[in-house]
Amino acid sequence: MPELPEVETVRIGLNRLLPGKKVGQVWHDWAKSFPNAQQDVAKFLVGATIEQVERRAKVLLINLDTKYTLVIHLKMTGQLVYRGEQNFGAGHPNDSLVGSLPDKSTRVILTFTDKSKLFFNDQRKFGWVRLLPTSEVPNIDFMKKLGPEPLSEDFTLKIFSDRLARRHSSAIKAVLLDQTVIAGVGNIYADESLWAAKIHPATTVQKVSKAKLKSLFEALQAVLRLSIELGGSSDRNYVNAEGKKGSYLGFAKVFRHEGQPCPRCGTIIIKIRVAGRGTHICPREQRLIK
DNA sequence: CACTTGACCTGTCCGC
DNA sequence: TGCGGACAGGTCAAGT
Repeated sequence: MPELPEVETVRIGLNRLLPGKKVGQVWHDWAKSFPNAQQDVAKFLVGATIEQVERRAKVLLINLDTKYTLVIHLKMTGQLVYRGEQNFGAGHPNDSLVGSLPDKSTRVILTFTDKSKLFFNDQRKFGWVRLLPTSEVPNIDFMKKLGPEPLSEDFTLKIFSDRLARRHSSAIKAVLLDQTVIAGVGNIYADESLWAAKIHPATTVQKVSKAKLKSLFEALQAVLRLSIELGGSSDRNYVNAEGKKGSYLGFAKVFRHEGQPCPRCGTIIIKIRVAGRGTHICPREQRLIK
């Protein structure tokens, strides 16, 4: 589900709401939501106070004053929703995708000492929450292998090109989606940035011109930034920390636009399959170079 | 080795 | 309405 902009939107919201909250109770229903639950998670969490919420790639890091960190991956359908006391029903029906909580997809509930709660919902159960000593977080396999953050200041065109080139014979979309090459890009922003740069997603990296790589680099940063500004994309499951939708999908040019005209040339956008994923392109402007 | 395809889950939508 | 199949924003393991 959420890609970098959605996770960043959740992070911003949680970082406004959670610091200073002290954990009173912990509930979780499913071992896979909490892979290290065999150690008594509640024992390590109860009494801990949240310091700040960070993000790396599509992972949220909730730092605690006990030198432990909750590491959370939302995968496809995960949600983290905060509700204040006496507000566990639905919000205004027009601004929320989430009804009363907990619901049937709730996997974890943190109840704070002021009675507010943080709900981790995950329909497809791909997501996970781990509790780790803060100092060990960078050492877990997933974190160690991650590529650079595409919006960090020191992420340059040269770094982008060099890292892509390591996978020269793969389809460029597959490489964009590879978290060890660049962190945080998922299916929506891969399609949007490839359209913006007029590159066919199945083109192998080595066949993409330098000029197009530069366009792609710029487009990728632009779509990610715009989406963060707009609060991310909401299709069905994604909501921010307050349970509300983002509006980026309204600005998407090709994603889920099959059958509609390309905003630049009017050609009908088609949906194909690349790297095992549904892929949206303008067949006139994004030609496959073999 | 590098790269591609299934599996993990549940829910929804579409065609018959 | 009911049922089968394809598909969904991510990541691994297992295949080729």
